[in-house]
Amino acid sequence: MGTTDNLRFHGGADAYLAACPSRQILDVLANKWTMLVMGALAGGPLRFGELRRRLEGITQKMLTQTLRTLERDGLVTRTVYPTIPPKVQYAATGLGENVTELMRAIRVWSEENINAVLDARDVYDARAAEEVQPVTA
Amino acid sequence: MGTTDNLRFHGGADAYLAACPSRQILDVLANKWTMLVMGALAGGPLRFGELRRRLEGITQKMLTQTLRTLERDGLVTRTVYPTIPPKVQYAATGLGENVTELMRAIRVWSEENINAVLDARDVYDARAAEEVQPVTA
DNA sequence: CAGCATCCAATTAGATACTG
DNA sequence: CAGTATCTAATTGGATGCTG
Repeated sequence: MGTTDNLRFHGGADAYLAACPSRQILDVLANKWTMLVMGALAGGPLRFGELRRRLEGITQKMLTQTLRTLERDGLVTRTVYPTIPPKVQYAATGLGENVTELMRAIRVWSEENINAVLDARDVYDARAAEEVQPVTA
Repeated sequence: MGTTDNLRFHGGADAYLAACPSRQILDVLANKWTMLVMGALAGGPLRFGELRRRLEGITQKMLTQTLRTLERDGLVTRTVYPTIPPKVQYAATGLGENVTELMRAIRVWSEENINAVLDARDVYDARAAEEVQPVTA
């Protein structure tokens, strides 16, 4: 009856089920920093410091944390060059490259449609302000 | 010299810049519940309760919060039918439909590649366990 | 340079009770 | 049914100091 050594799915993964492991990586991928890190690595390997400068606003802690998670999940490789000072290079794995393109698409969409979103917000917020019975009501 | 009434971008949005508004929607999109909600709405409009049942594990509070954000950003419409009991239907807007497809791709990738990710984790965790000097060292 | 460890502030998320 | 309001628990994230 084959191996039952560990829990694996074979065509039946469904992220809509709370217990399905696929929701775990979805949660890793569905993250602002993951999107930006993988997007940055789409252009080739980068060092830690290069990534930090590229992702404006990220703290060292968050970058380390994000990279560790991605490394653990097999989306990124971490190569340490035992030089002084140390040099550490991060690169997308084959597995990571696939999803990198998908994330790039979302980032590009964000950049291209930001104005439409901002406009929608203005409309929504103006409506919300009205509801709070204007003094002239 | 034209209008300068509010801050809008014209081809220069860059999510890698901390202050760029495009990072704000990226943050909205790069969210587990956003991915699942928009994915569910890809099949057509759904009521609040239908969504809640579809997204196993989401609380009423999180669903409300997610839907409000998406509505404000123009990705989802909210239609209230003044019946008793009330019926509220959510649907993706034209703007939302575009990005829905992109998010669906990420969810499908998660479902298709979950095994590879789980395998990578096993390898990583086994390595990490070794580092903690095994008693036989 | 590329981290780790720690402490603390802030945000997020869950549970619960109530309403038109 | 589809929420709102509130309280609390848990997680996240930032700042700082130190290290190979």
